[in-house]
Amino acid sequence: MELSALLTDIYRTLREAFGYQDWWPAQTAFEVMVGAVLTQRTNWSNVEKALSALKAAGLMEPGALAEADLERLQSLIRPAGYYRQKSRNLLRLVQWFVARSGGDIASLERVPTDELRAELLSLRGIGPETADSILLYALGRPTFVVDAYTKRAVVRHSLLDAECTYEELKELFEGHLPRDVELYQDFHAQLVQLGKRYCRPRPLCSMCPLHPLLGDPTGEA
DNA sequence: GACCAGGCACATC
DNA sequence: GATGTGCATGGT
Repeated sequence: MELSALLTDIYRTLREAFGYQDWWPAQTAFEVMVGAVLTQRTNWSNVEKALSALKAAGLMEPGALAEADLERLQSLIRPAGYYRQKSRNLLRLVQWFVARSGGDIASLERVPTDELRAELLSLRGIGPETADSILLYALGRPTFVVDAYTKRAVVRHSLLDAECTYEELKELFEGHLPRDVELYQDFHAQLVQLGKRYCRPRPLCSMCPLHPLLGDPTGEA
């Protein structure tokens, strides 16, 4: 089967199984940016505690957060873990954002996605997944977010080999799907659901919604 | 009490 | 360049 048709089938199957995910609920795009740093290697429920604390402190606003005291920030985001690193990284990101846009996302509209991505990646603590999450979910750019779940599912079904890079994984999706922000957002969310429920280190292939489409990659069924 | 969660940077070889 | 390690909390 053609790769683009296969990926489209995979998405449709997952979406029918899990439903639309509405994955990154946030009141503002800025809140998505903040959450993107806080969620690194961290359960979302812990991130929500930190986000709530920042809101309660009046810091969920670019200008205010950019000037926040480091130690105060640390104590507020502590529930999200890695709080010493994340507080510094968050400040750097927000300071970049304020310097670049004056705190106004709309002012970045005409800046090419590749340019923004390169600038994000140059910031310490912002790697490819965090940069792409910000671009896709906060700035609404059509860039596919790759995470550990995505790689596991792709490699397990032999769409790419285990040594594939982040960029190769990203290109697999971007190169074979319509350049559609909503699709990229929900596809990524569906892959996370898949990874959490079935495509686990110890897989549950026979129960997986993709089983009828792709068969059992472990050969156990 | 281990294991994991919506990564990344850096040291060392 | 590849491999290993520190970062840290809270839920299961």
